Amino acid sequence: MSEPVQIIDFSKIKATCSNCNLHELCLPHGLQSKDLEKLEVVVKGSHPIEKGKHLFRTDDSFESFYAVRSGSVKVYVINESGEEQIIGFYFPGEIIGFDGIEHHKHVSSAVALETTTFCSLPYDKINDICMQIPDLQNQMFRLLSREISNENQLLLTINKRSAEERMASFLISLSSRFKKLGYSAKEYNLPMSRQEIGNYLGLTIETVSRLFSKFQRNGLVKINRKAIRLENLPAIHAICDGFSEKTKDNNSSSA
Amino acid sequence: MSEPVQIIDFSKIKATCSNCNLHELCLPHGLQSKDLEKLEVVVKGSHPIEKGKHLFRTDDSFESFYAVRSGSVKVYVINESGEEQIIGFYFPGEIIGFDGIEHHKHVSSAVALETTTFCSLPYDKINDICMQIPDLQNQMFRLLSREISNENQLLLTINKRSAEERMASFLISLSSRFKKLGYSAKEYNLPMSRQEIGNYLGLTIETVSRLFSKFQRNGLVKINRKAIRLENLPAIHAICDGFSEKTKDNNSSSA
DNA sequence: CGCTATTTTGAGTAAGGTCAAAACCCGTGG
DNA sequence: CCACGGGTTTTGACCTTACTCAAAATAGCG
Repeated sequence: MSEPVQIIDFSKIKATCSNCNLHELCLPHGLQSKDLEKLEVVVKGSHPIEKGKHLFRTDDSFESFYAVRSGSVKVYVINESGEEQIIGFYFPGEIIGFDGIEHHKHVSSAVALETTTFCSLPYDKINDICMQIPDLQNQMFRLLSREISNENQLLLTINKRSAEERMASFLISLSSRFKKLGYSAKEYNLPMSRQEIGNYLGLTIETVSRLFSKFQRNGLVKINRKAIRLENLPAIHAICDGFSEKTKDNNSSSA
Repeated sequence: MSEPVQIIDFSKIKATCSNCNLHELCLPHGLQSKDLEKLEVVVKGSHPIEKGKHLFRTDDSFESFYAVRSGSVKVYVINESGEEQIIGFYFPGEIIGFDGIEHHKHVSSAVALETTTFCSLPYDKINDICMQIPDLQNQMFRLLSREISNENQLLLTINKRSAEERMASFLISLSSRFKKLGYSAKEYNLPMSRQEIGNYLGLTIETVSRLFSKFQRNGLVKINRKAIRLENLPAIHAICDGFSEKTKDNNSSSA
Protein backbone atom coordinates (compact mmCIF):
# COMPACT_ATOMS: atom_id res chain seq x y z
CA MET A 1 0.00 0.00 0.00
CA SER A 2 2.95 2.38 0.52
CA GLU A 3 3.67 4.25 -2.68
CA PRO A 4 7.23 5.50 -2.73
CA VAL A 5 6.61 6.68 -6.28
CA GLN A 6 4.50 9.54 -5.00
CA ILE A 7 6.48 12.70 -5.55
CA ILE A 8 4.04 15.51 -5.03
CA ASP A 9 3.56 16.44 -1.39
CA PHE A 10 0.01 17.71 -1.37
CA SER A 11 0.29 18.97 2.18
CA LYS A 12 2.88 21.45 0.99
CA ILE A 13 0.75 22.71 -1.85
CA LYS A 14 -0.78 25.95 -0.82
CA ALA A 15 -4.45 25.60 -1.51
CA THR A 16 -5.11 28.93 -3.14
CA CYS A 17 -8.65 29.78 -2.23
CA SER A 18 -8.54 32.62 -4.73
CA ASN A 19 -8.19 30.19 -7.59
CA CYS A 20 -10.56 27.62 -6.21
CA ASN A 21 -13.85 27.47 -8.05
CA LEU A 22 -15.66 26.62 -4.81
CA HIS A 23 -14.45 29.85 -3.31
CA GLU A 24 -17.87 31.50 -3.13
CA LEU A 25 -19.56 28.44 -1.63
CA CYS A 26 -16.92 27.84 0.98
CA LEU A 27 -15.34 29.58 3.92
CA PRO A 28 -13.89 32.46 1.84
CA HIS A 29 -17.34 33.61 0.80
CA GLY A 30 -17.52 37.38 1.01
CA LEU A 31 -13.86 37.94 1.85
CA GLN A 32 -11.85 40.64 0.14
CA SER A 33 -8.78 39.50 -1.72
CA LYS A 34 -6.29 40.89 0.80
CA ASP A 35 -8.07 38.94 3.52
CA LEU A 36 -8.19 35.90 1.34
CA GLU A 37 -4.43 35.93 1.24
CA LYS A 38 -4.23 35.72 5.01
CA LEU A 39 -6.58 32.80 4.98
CA GLU A 40 -4.71 30.96 2.27
CA VAL A 41 -1.58 30.90 4.38
CA VAL A 42 -3.15 28.54 6.88
CA VAL A 43 -5.35 26.42 4.62
CA LYS A 44 -3.76 23.14 3.58
CA GLY A 45 -4.78 21.01 0.64
CA SER A 46 -4.81 17.23 0.95
CA HIS A 47 -3.94 14.03 -0.77
CA PRO A 48 -6.96 12.44 -2.28
CA ILE A 49 -8.24 9.92 0.23
CA GLU A 50 -10.03 6.85 -1.02
CA LYS A 51 -13.48 5.55 -0.34
CA GLY A 52 -13.86 4.20 3.16
CA LYS A 53 -11.00 6.19 4.70
CA HIS A 54 -11.76 8.40 7.66
CA LEU A 55 -11.02 12.11 7.89
CA PHE A 56 -11.52 11.83 11.62
CA ARG A 57 -13.21 9.64 14.19
CA THR A 58 -15.06 10.22 17.42
CA ASP A 59 -12.60 11.07 20.22
CA ASP A 60 -9.84 12.09 17.82
CA SER A 61 -8.33 15.31 19.00
CA PHE A 62 -9.93 18.20 17.15
CA GLU A 63 -7.42 20.28 15.21
CA SER A 64 -9.10 21.36 12.00
CA PHE A 65 -12.28 21.75 10.07
CA TYR A 66 -12.29 20.15 6.68
CA ALA A 67 -13.69 21.66 3.53
CA VAL A 68 -14.65 19.13 0.89
CA ARG A 69 -13.03 19.96 -2.47
CA SER A 70 -14.17 16.99 -4.51
CA GLY A 71 -15.94 13.76 -3.76
CA SER A 72 -18.25 13.32 -0.81
CA VAL A 73 -18.18 12.54 2.87
CA LYS A 74 -20.61 11.11 5.38
CA VAL A 75 -20.59 12.26 8.98
CA TYR A 76 -22.04 10.07 11.71
CA VAL A 77 -22.25 9.65 15.44
CA ILE A 78 -22.30 6.41 17.43
CA ASN A 79 -24.12 5.63 20.65
CA GLU A 80 -23.22 3.40 23.61
CA SER A 81 -24.64 0.35 21.86
CA GLY A 82 -22.49 1.00 18.82
CA GLU A 83 -25.38 2.02 16.61
CA GLU A 84 -24.50 4.52 13.96
CA GLN A 85 -26.56 7.57 13.05
CA ILE A 86 -25.60 9.45 9.93
CA ILE A 87 -25.85 13.18 10.57
CA GLY A 88 -25.21 14.41 7.08
CA PHE A 89 -23.65 13.94 3.67
CA TYR A 90 -21.20 16.60 2.57
CA PHE A 91 -20.24 17.75 -0.91
CA PRO A 92 -17.68 20.16 -2.38
CA GLY A 93 -17.69 23.57 -0.73
CA GLU A 94 -19.23 22.19 2.45
CA ILE A 95 -17.37 22.17 5.73
CA ILE A 96 -17.32 19.52 8.42
CA GLY A 97 -16.00 19.14 11.93
CA PHE A 98 -17.78 22.02 13.67
CA ASP A 99 -18.94 19.81 16.48
CA GLY A 100 -15.41 19.29 17.68
CA ILE A 101 -14.86 22.80 19.00
CA GLU A 102 -16.53 22.45 22.35
CA HIS A 103 -14.48 19.63 23.81
CA HIS A 104 -11.41 19.98 21.60
CA LYS A 105 -12.19 16.56 20.27
CA HIS A 106 -14.42 15.18 17.61
CA VAL A 107 -17.74 13.81 18.72
CA SER A 108 -18.57 12.49 15.27
CA SER A 109 -16.74 10.58 12.58
CA ALA A 110 -16.28 11.46 8.93
CA VAL A 111 -15.58 8.98 6.17
CA ALA A 112 -15.12 9.38 2.42
CA LEU A 113 -17.91 7.90 0.31
CA GLU A 114 -15.71 7.96 -2.76
CA THR A 115 -12.26 9.25 -3.58
CA THR A 116 -12.28 12.64 -1.97
CA THR A 117 -10.06 15.67 -1.62
CA PHE A 118 -10.42 18.35 0.99
CA CYS A 119 -8.70 21.31 2.62
CA SER A 120 -7.73 21.43 6.27
CA LEU A 121 -8.65 24.58 8.14
CA PRO A 122 -6.69 24.51 11.39
CA TYR A 123 -8.96 25.75 14.12
CA ASP A 124 -6.42 27.64 16.19
CA LYS A 125 -5.16 29.53 13.20
CA ILE A 126 -8.62 30.26 11.84
CA ASN A 127 -9.43 31.50 15.29
CA ASP A 128 -6.47 33.85 15.25
CA ILE A 129 -7.25 35.20 11.81
CA CYS A 130 -10.85 35.76 12.78
CA MET A 131 -9.58 38.27 15.32
CA GLN A 132 -8.13 40.28 12.46
CA ILE A 133 -10.77 39.84 9.77
CA PRO A 134 -14.30 40.72 10.87
CA ASP A 135 -15.73 39.27 7.67
CA LEU A 136 -14.16 35.95 8.40
CA GLN A 137 -15.46 35.80 11.94
CA ASN A 138 -18.84 36.63 10.58
CA GLN A 139 -18.62 33.94 7.95
CA MET A 140 -17.65 31.40 10.59
CA PHE A 141 -20.68 32.32 12.65
CA ARG A 142 -22.83 32.09 9.55
CA LEU A 143 -21.59 28.64 8.68
CA LEU A 144 -22.11 27.37 12.20
CA SER A 145 -25.55 28.92 12.18
CA ARG A 146 -26.38 27.24 8.90
CA GLU A 147 -25.33 23.90 10.28
CA ILE A 148 -27.77 24.41 13.12
CA SER A 149 -30.69 25.32 10.89
CA ASN A 150 -29.92 22.41 8.59
CA GLU A 151 -30.21 20.08 11.52
CA ASN A 152 -33.43 21.76 12.59
CA GLN A 153 -34.84 21.02 9.16
CA LEU A 154 -33.66 17.44 9.23
CA LEU A 155 -35.27 16.94 12.60
CA LEU A 156 -38.51 18.34 11.28
CA THR A 157 -38.38 16.06 8.26
CA ILE A 158 -37.66 12.95 10.24
CA ASN A 159 -40.07 13.61 13.06
CA LYS A 160 -43.05 14.81 11.13
CA ARG A 161 -42.96 13.23 7.70
CA SER A 162 -43.77 9.81 6.29
CA ALA A 163 -41.14 7.58 4.74
CA GLU A 164 -42.21 8.74 1.30
CA GLU A 165 -41.94 12.41 2.18
CA ARG A 166 -38.55 11.95 3.76
CA MET A 167 -37.25 10.24 0.66
CA ALA A 168 -38.61 12.98 -1.58
CA SER A 169 -36.96 15.67 0.58
CA PHE A 170 -33.72 13.79 0.42
CA LEU A 171 -33.74 13.62 -3.37
CA ILE A 172 -34.61 17.30 -3.62
CA SER A 173 -31.92 18.29 -1.16
CA LEU A 174 -29.28 16.48 -3.18
CA SER A 175 -30.65 17.93 -6.37
CA SER A 176 -30.43 21.51 -5.22
CA ARG A 177 -26.97 21.08 -3.79
CA PHE A 178 -25.67 19.55 -7.02
CA LYS A 179 -27.28 22.35 -8.94
CA LYS A 180 -25.46 24.91 -6.80
CA LEU A 181 -22.25 23.15 -7.75
CA GLY A 182 -23.07 23.58 -11.40
CA TYR A 183 -24.17 20.01 -12.00
CA SER A 184 -27.50 18.80 -13.27
CA ALA A 185 -30.37 19.17 -10.86
CA LYS A 186 -32.18 16.29 -12.55
CA GLU A 187 -29.53 13.66 -12.88
CA TYR A 188 -26.87 12.61 -10.45
CA ASN A 189 -25.15 9.69 -8.82
CA LEU A 190 -25.94 8.68 -5.30
CA PRO A 191 -22.56 8.34 -3.64
CA MET A 192 -24.07 6.50 -0.70
CA SER A 193 -25.61 3.05 -0.34
CA ARG A 194 -29.31 2.30 0.27
CA GLN A 195 -28.24 1.32 3.73
CA GLU A 196 -26.78 4.76 4.33
CA ILE A 197 -29.78 6.56 2.91
CA GLY A 198 -32.00 4.56 5.22
CA ASN A 199 -29.84 5.22 8.22
CA TYR A 200 -29.82 8.94 7.54
CA LEU A 201 -33.58 9.14 7.05
CA GLY A 202 -34.50 6.82 9.89
CA LEU A 203 -35.74 4.05 7.60
CA THR A 204 -34.70 0.48 6.89
CA ILE A 205 -32.89 -0.47 3.74
CA GLU A 206 -35.95 -2.43 2.60
CA THR A 207 -38.17 0.61 2.91
CA VAL A 208 -35.69 2.68 0.92
CA SER A 209 -35.60 0.09 -1.80
CA ARG A 210 -39.38 -0.20 -1.92
CA LEU A 211 -39.72 3.57 -2.17
CA PHE A 212 -37.27 3.74 -5.05
CA SER A 213 -39.27 1.05 -6.82
CA LYS A 214 -42.52 2.84 -6.15
CA PHE A 215 -41.21 6.22 -7.26
CA GLN A 216 -39.96 4.58 -10.41
CA ARG A 217 -43.24 2.75 -11.09
CA ASN A 218 -45.01 6.08 -10.80
CA GLY A 219 -42.67 7.81 -13.20
CA LEU A 220 -41.15 10.17 -10.65
CA VAL A 221 -37.62 8.93 -11.13
CA LYS A 222 -35.54 6.62 -13.20
CA ILE A 223 -33.03 4.66 -11.17
CA ASN A 224 -30.22 2.47 -12.22
CA ARG A 225 -28.26 1.37 -9.21
CA LYS A 226 -26.47 4.55 -8.10
CA ALA A 227 -27.58 6.66 -11.04
CA ILE A 228 -30.77 8.55 -10.56
CA ARG A 229 -32.74 10.85 -12.84
CA LEU A 230 -35.57 12.94 -11.44
CA GLU A 231 -38.23 12.65 -14.14
CA ASN A 232 -40.93 14.67 -12.45
CA LEU A 233 -39.46 17.29 -10.20
CA PRO A 234 -42.74 19.10 -9.48
CA ALA A 235 -44.35 15.87 -8.32
CA ILE A 236 -41.39 15.13 -6.08
CA HIS A 237 -41.61 18.62 -4.66
CA ALA A 238 -45.30 18.10 -4.06
CA ILE A 239 -44.58 15.00 -2.00
CA CYS A 240 -42.00 16.94 0.01
CA ASP A 241 -44.48 19.59 0.88
CA GLY A 242 -47.02 17.05 2.04
CA PHE A 243 -49.36 17.58 -0.89
CA SER A 244 -50.29 14.70 -3.18
CA GLU A 245 -52.99 13.36 -0.92
CA LYS A 246 -51.79 9.78 -0.74
CA THR A 247 -49.50 9.25 -3.72
CA LYS A 248 -51.70 6.49 -5.02
CA ASP A 249 -49.51 3.76 -6.36
CA ASN A 250 -50.01 2.40 -9.88
CA ASN A 251 -49.25 -0.97 -8.51
CA SER A 252 -51.42 -2.87 -11.01
CA SER A 253 -49.37 -5.12 -13.29
CA SER A 254 -51.81 -4.72 -16.16
CA ALA A 255 -52.04 -1.29 -17.82
CA MET B 1 -53.71 44.53 31.99
CA SER B 2 -51.56 47.68 31.77
CA GLU B 3 -49.79 48.33 35.02
CA PRO B 4 -48.91 52.00 35.32
CA VAL B 5 -47.64 51.22 38.80
CA GLN B 6 -44.58 49.59 37.29
CA ILE B 7 -41.66 51.88 38.02
CA ILE B 8 -38.60 49.81 37.27
CA ASP B 9 -37.49 49.87 33.65
CA PHE B 10 -35.86 46.48 33.27
CA SER B 11 -34.39 47.30 29.89
CA LYS B 12 -32.31 50.01 31.51
CA ILE B 13 -30.98 47.75 34.20
CA LYS B 14 -27.52 46.71 33.30
CA ALA B 15 -27.52 42.99 33.64
CA THR B 16 -24.32 42.52 35.52
CA CYS B 17 -22.98 39.21 34.40
CA SER B 18 -20.43 39.35 37.18
CA ASN B 19 -23.13 39.18 39.78
CA CYS B 20 -25.27 36.69 37.94
CA ASN B 21 -25.22 33.24 39.46
CA LEU B 22 -25.54 31.71 36.00
CA HIS B 23 -22.35 33.38 34.97
CA GLU B 24 -20.31 30.19 34.64
CA LEU B 25 -23.00 28.33 32.70
CA CYS B 26 -23.65 31.15 30.29
CA LEU B 27 -21.85 33.20 27.69
CA PRO B 28 -19.36 34.72 30.16
CA HIS B 29 -17.92 31.32 31.01
CA GLY B 30 -14.16 31.55 31.18
CA LEU B 31 -13.93 35.32 30.74
CA GLN B 32 -11.65 37.41 32.90
CA SER B 33 -13.30 40.13 34.88
CA LYS B 34 -11.99 43.00 32.79
CA ASP B 35 -13.45 41.33 29.71
CA LEU B 36 -16.66 40.66 31.53
CA GLU B 37 -17.07 44.39 31.98
CA LYS B 38 -16.96 44.96 28.24
CA LEU B 39 -19.58 42.31 27.74
CA GLU B 40 -21.86 43.70 30.42
CA VAL B 41 -22.10 46.99 28.60
CA VAL B 42 -24.03 45.45 25.74
CA VAL B 43 -26.06 42.82 27.57
CA LYS B 44 -29.58 43.97 28.41
CA GLY B 45 -31.84 42.42 31.02
CA SER B 46 -35.53 42.01 30.31
CA HIS B 47 -38.96 42.40 31.78
CA PRO B 48 -40.33 39.07 32.81
CA ILE B 49 -42.45 37.79 29.94
CA GLU B 50 -45.41 35.59 30.69
CA LYS B 51 -46.22 32.10 29.58
CA GLY B 52 -47.19 31.93 25.94
CA LYS B 53 -45.41 35.13 24.87
CA HIS B 54 -42.86 34.89 22.10
CA LEU B 55 -39.25 36.04 22.33
CA PHE B 56 -39.10 35.90 18.56
CA ARG B 57 -40.85 34.26 15.63
CA THR B 58 -39.76 32.81 12.33
CA ASP B 59 -38.94 35.61 9.86
CA ASP B 60 -38.47 38.21 12.57
CA SER B 61 -35.36 40.17 11.89
CA PHE B 62 -32.49 38.70 13.88
CA GLU B 63 -30.90 41.20 16.25
CA SER B 64 -29.94 39.32 19.38
CA PHE B 65 -29.38 36.04 21.05
CA TYR B 66 -31.26 35.50 24.25
CA ALA B 67 -29.90 33.95 27.40
CA VAL B 68 -32.54 32.47 29.67
CA ARG B 69 -32.23 33.83 33.21
CA SER B 70 -35.22 32.20 34.84
CA GLY B 71 -38.14 30.17 33.61
CA SER B 72 -38.03 28.12 30.43
CA VAL B 73 -38.46 28.49 26.71
CA LYS B 74 -39.36 26.19 23.85
CA VAL B 75 -37.89 26.70 20.40
CA TYR B 76 -39.65 25.31 17.36
CA VAL B 77 -39.69 25.43 13.58
CA ILE B 78 -42.68 25.23 11.28
CA ASN B 79 -42.96 23.69 7.85
CA GLU B 80 -45.01 24.66 4.79
CA SER B 81 -48.02 22.74 6.07
CA GLY B 82 -47.90 24.64 9.34
CA GLU B 83 -46.78 21.65 11.37
CA GLU B 84 -44.64 22.52 14.34
CA GLN B 85 -41.48 20.71 15.35
CA ILE B 86 -40.00 21.55 18.71
CA ILE B 87 -36.23 21.74 18.46
CA GLY B 88 -35.43 22.17 22.10
CA PHE B 89 -36.37 23.31 25.56
CA TYR B 90 -34.13 25.90 27.15
CA PHE B 91 -33.44 26.62 30.80
CA PRO B 92 -31.48 29.26 32.74
CA GLY B 93 -27.96 29.79 31.45
CA GLU B 94 -28.84 28.42 28.03
CA ILE B 95 -28.77 30.59 24.94
CA ILE B 96 -31.15 30.61 22.01
CA GLY B 97 -31.35 32.26 18.61
CA PHE B 98 -28.15 30.96 17.03
CA ASP B 99 -29.94 29.86 13.90
CA GLY B 100 -30.74 33.45 12.97
CA ILE B 101 -27.22 34.49 12.09
CA GLU B 102 -27.06 33.12 8.58
CA HIS B 103 -29.95 35.02 7.03
CA HIS B 104 -30.17 37.88 9.52
CA LYS B 105 -33.58 36.61 10.42
CA HIS B 106 -34.91 33.98 12.71
CA VAL B 107 -35.78 30.65 11.17
CA SER B 108 -37.30 29.36 14.37
CA SER B 109 -39.65 30.71 17.01
CA ALA B 110 -39.19 30.87 20.76
CA VAL B 111 -41.98 31.02 23.30
CA ALA B 112 -41.98 31.16 27.11
CA LEU B 113 -43.33 28.02 28.78
CA GLU B 114 -43.81 29.90 32.02
CA THR B 115 -43.01 33.38 33.29
CA THR B 116 -39.50 33.86 32.05
CA THR B 117 -36.73 36.42 32.21
CA PHE B 118 -33.80 36.60 29.86
CA CYS B 119 -30.90 38.76 28.72
CA SER B 120 -30.56 40.10 25.21
CA LEU B 121 -27.17 39.70 23.59
CA PRO B 122 -27.17 41.97 20.53
CA TYR B 123 -25.42 40.12 17.75
CA ASP B 124 -23.65 43.06 16.13
CA LYS B 125 -22.21 44.20 19.40
CA ILE B 126 -21.22 40.72 20.52
CA ASN B 127 -19.58 40.38 17.16
CA ASP B 128 -17.59 43.56 17.72
CA ILE B 129 -16.49 42.58 21.18
CA CYS B 130 -15.44 39.18 19.95
CA MET B 131 -12.88 40.97 17.81
CA GLN B 132 -11.30 42.32 20.98
CA ILE B 133 -11.69 39.40 23.34
CA PRO B 134 -10.31 36.12 22.03
CA ASP B 135 -11.85 34.21 24.92
CA LEU B 136 -15.27 35.49 23.99
CA GLN B 137 -14.94 34.54 20.35
CA ASN B 138 -13.85 31.15 21.49
CA GLN B 139 -16.77 30.82 23.83
CA MET B 140 -19.16 31.78 21.05
CA PHE B 141 -17.70 29.10 18.83
CA ARG B 142 -17.96 26.63 21.66
CA LEU B 143 -21.60 27.39 22.29
CA LEU B 144 -22.47 27.10 18.62
CA SER B 145 -20.53 23.87 18.49
CA ARG B 146 -22.40 22.54 21.50
CA GLU B 147 -25.70 23.35 19.88
CA ILE B 148 -24.66 21.28 16.89
CA SER B 149 -23.63 18.27 18.94
CA ASN B 150 -26.80 18.48 20.99
CA GLU B 151 -28.82 18.26 17.83
CA ASN B 152 -26.68 15.36 16.65
CA GLN B 153 -27.56 13.54 19.83
CA LEU B 154 -31.23 14.34 19.51
CA LEU B 155 -31.24 13.04 15.97
CA LEU B 156 -29.61 9.84 17.13
CA THR B 157 -32.14 9.42 19.89
CA ILE B 158 -35.12 10.01 17.68
CA ASN B 159 -33.94 7.99 14.74
CA LYS B 160 -32.59 4.96 16.51
CA ARG B 161 -34.48 4.55 19.75
CA SER B 162 -37.89 3.24 20.72
CA ALA B 163 -40.57 5.43 22.25
CA GLU B 164 -39.63 4.16 25.68
CA GLU B 165 -35.95 4.89 25.23
CA ARG B 166 -36.64 8.36 23.92
CA MET B 167 -38.76 9.16 26.92
CA ALA B 168 -36.12 7.87 29.31
CA SER B 169 -33.45 10.00 27.61
CA PHE B 170 -35.69 12.99 27.86
CA LEU B 171 -36.21 12.58 31.59
CA ILE B 172 -32.50 12.07 32.16
CA SER B 173 -31.61 15.09 30.07
CA LEU B 174 -33.89 17.32 32.12
CA SER B 175 -32.61 15.78 35.31
CA SER B 176 -28.98 16.49 34.56
CA ARG B 177 -29.66 20.01 33.41
CA PHE B 178 -31.62 20.81 36.55
CA LYS B 179 -28.85 19.33 38.60
CA LYS B 180 -26.33 21.60 36.91
CA LEU B 181 -28.52 24.51 37.96
CA GLY B 182 -28.35 23.36 41.55
CA TYR B 183 -31.82 21.85 41.67
CA SER B 184 -32.75 18.31 42.50
CA ALA B 185 -31.84 15.73 39.88
CA LYS B 186 -34.64 13.49 41.09
CA GLU B 187 -37.56 15.79 41.40
CA TYR B 188 -38.68 18.56 39.13
CA ASN B 189 -41.62 20.12 37.36
CA LEU B 190 -42.19 19.59 33.69
CA PRO B 191 -42.75 23.08 32.32
CA MET B 192 -44.11 21.69 29.06
CA SER B 193 -47.32 19.83 28.23
CA ARG B 194 -47.58 16.17 27.22
CA GLN B 195 -48.33 17.46 23.77
CA GLU B 196 -45.03 19.32 23.67
CA ILE B 197 -43.04 16.40 25.00
CA GLY B 198 -44.55 14.22 22.29
CA ASN B 199 -43.86 16.73 19.59
CA TYR B 200 -40.25 17.07 20.66
CA LEU B 201 -39.68 13.32 20.82
CA GLY B 202 -41.59 12.46 17.68
CA LEU B 203 -44.40 10.71 19.55
CA THR B 204 -48.11 11.30 19.96
CA ILE B 205 -49.55 12.67 23.14
CA GLU B 206 -51.27 9.35 23.77
CA THR B 207 -47.98 7.48 23.59
CA VAL B 208 -46.39 9.95 26.00
CA SER B 209 -49.23 9.47 28.42
CA ARG B 210 -49.10 5.69 28.15
CA LEU B 211 -45.36 5.73 28.78
CA PHE B 212 -45.76 7.87 31.87
CA SER B 213 -48.35 5.44 33.15
CA LYS B 214 -46.16 2.48 32.39
CA PHE B 215 -43.06 4.02 33.98
CA GLN B 216 -45.14 4.76 37.03
CA ARG B 217 -46.64 1.24 37.19
CA ASN B 218 -43.12 -0.13 37.09
CA GLY B 219 -41.90 2.12 39.88
CA LEU B 220 -39.49 4.14 37.76
CA VAL B 221 -41.17 7.46 38.42
CA LYS B 222 -43.89 9.09 40.43
CA ILE B 223 -45.91 11.57 38.43
CA ASN B 224 -48.52 14.03 39.53
CA ARG B 225 -49.58 16.20 36.65
CA LYS B 226 -46.48 18.37 36.00
CA ALA B 227 -44.55 17.18 39.02
CA ILE B 228 -42.25 14.25 38.45
CA ARG B 229 -39.99 12.31 40.76
CA LEU B 230 -37.45 9.88 39.35
CA GLU B 231 -37.71 6.95 41.75
CA ASN B 232 -35.24 4.66 40.06
CA LEU B 233 -32.61 6.61 38.24
CA PRO B 234 -30.37 3.61 37.45
CA ALA B 235 -33.28 1.81 35.78
CA ILE B 236 -34.12 4.88 33.75
CA HIS B 237 -30.50 5.17 32.71
CA ALA B 238 -30.54 1.52 31.72
CA ILE B 239 -33.48 2.12 29.41
CA CYS B 240 -31.66 5.08 27.86
CA ASP B 241 -28.68 2.98 27.06
CA GLY B 242 -30.79 0.32 25.42
CA PHE B 243 -30.29 -2.25 28.16
CA SER B 244 -33.28 -3.66 30.03
CA GLU B 245 -34.10 -6.29 27.44
CA LYS B 246 -37.75 -5.41 26.93
CA THR B 247 -38.82 -3.49 30.01
CA LYS B 248 -41.39 -6.09 30.83
CA ASP B 249 -44.47 -4.37 32.09
CA ASN B 250 -46.11 -5.40 35.35
CA ASN B 251 -49.39 -4.88 33.69
CA SER B 252 -51.19 -7.62 35.61
CA SER B 253 -53.87 -6.24 37.93
CA SER B 254 -53.45 -9.14 40.37
CA ALA B 255 -50.14 -9.42 42.26
C1' DC C 1 -16.97 -17.90 -13.99
C1' DG C 2 -18.04 -18.21 -9.40
C1' DC C 3 -18.31 -15.74 -4.95
C1' DT C 4 -19.85 -12.12 -2.14
C1' DA C 5 -22.12 -7.93 -1.13
C1' DT C 6 -25.87 -5.21 -2.23
C1' DT C 7 -30.44 -4.57 -3.65
C1' DT C 8 -35.07 -5.99 -4.52
C1' DT C 9 -39.31 -8.31 -3.50
C1' DG C 10 -42.58 -10.87 -0.63
C1' DA C 11 -45.20 -12.26 3.54
C1' DG C 12 -46.20 -11.58 8.18
C1' DT C 13 -45.76 -8.66 12.47
C1' DA C 14 -45.37 -5.14 15.89
C1' DA C 15 -44.80 -0.54 17.52
C1' DG C 16 -46.87 3.33 17.65
C1' DG C 17 -50.67 6.11 15.49
C1' DT C 18 -55.74 7.22 15.13
C1' DC C 19 -60.13 7.84 16.79
C1' DA C 20 -63.25 8.02 20.54
C1' DA C 21 -64.63 8.35 25.13
C1' DA C 22 -63.90 8.89 29.98
C1' DA C 23 -61.47 11.13 33.81
C1' DC C 24 -59.41 14.81 35.70
C1' DC C 25 -57.94 19.49 36.71
C1' DC C 26 -58.73 24.12 37.41
C1' DG C 27 -60.75 28.53 36.94
C1' DT C 28 -65.24 31.03 37.05
C1' DG C 29 -69.43 32.42 38.67
C1' DG C 30 -73.72 31.54 41.01
C1' DC D 1 -69.03 26.11 48.65
C1' DC D 2 -70.42 23.83 44.79
C1' DA D 3 -71.81 23.38 39.90
C1' DC D 4 -70.38 24.27 35.30
C1' DG D 5 -67.33 24.34 31.26
C1' DG D 6 -63.08 24.19 28.70
C1' DG D 7 -58.80 22.27 28.34
C1' DT D 8 -55.62 18.61 29.22
C1' DT D 9 -54.58 13.94 30.27
C1' DT D 10 -55.58 9.10 30.49
C1' DT D 11 -57.37 4.83 28.81
C1' DG D 12 -59.27 1.67 25.41
C1' DA D 13 -60.01 -0.55 20.81
C1' DC D 14 -58.54 -0.80 16.44
C1' DC D 15 -55.55 0.15 12.42
C1' DT D 16 -51.61 1.48 9.55
C1' DT D 17 -47.03 2.20 8.49
C1' DA D 18 -42.87 0.72 8.35
C1' DC D 19 -40.07 -3.12 10.40
C1' DT D 20 -38.50 -8.03 10.49
C1' DC D 21 -37.30 -12.10 8.51
C1' DA D 22 -36.46 -14.69 4.48
C1' DA D 23 -35.45 -15.54 -0.16
C1' DA D 24 -34.51 -14.24 -4.88
C1' DA D 25 -32.22 -11.23 -8.14
C1' DT D 26 -28.53 -8.48 -9.51
C1' DA D 27 -24.07 -6.24 -9.63
C1' DG D 28 -19.25 -6.05 -8.85
C1' DC D 29 -14.80 -8.31 -8.35
C1' DG D 30 -11.12 -11.52 -8.29
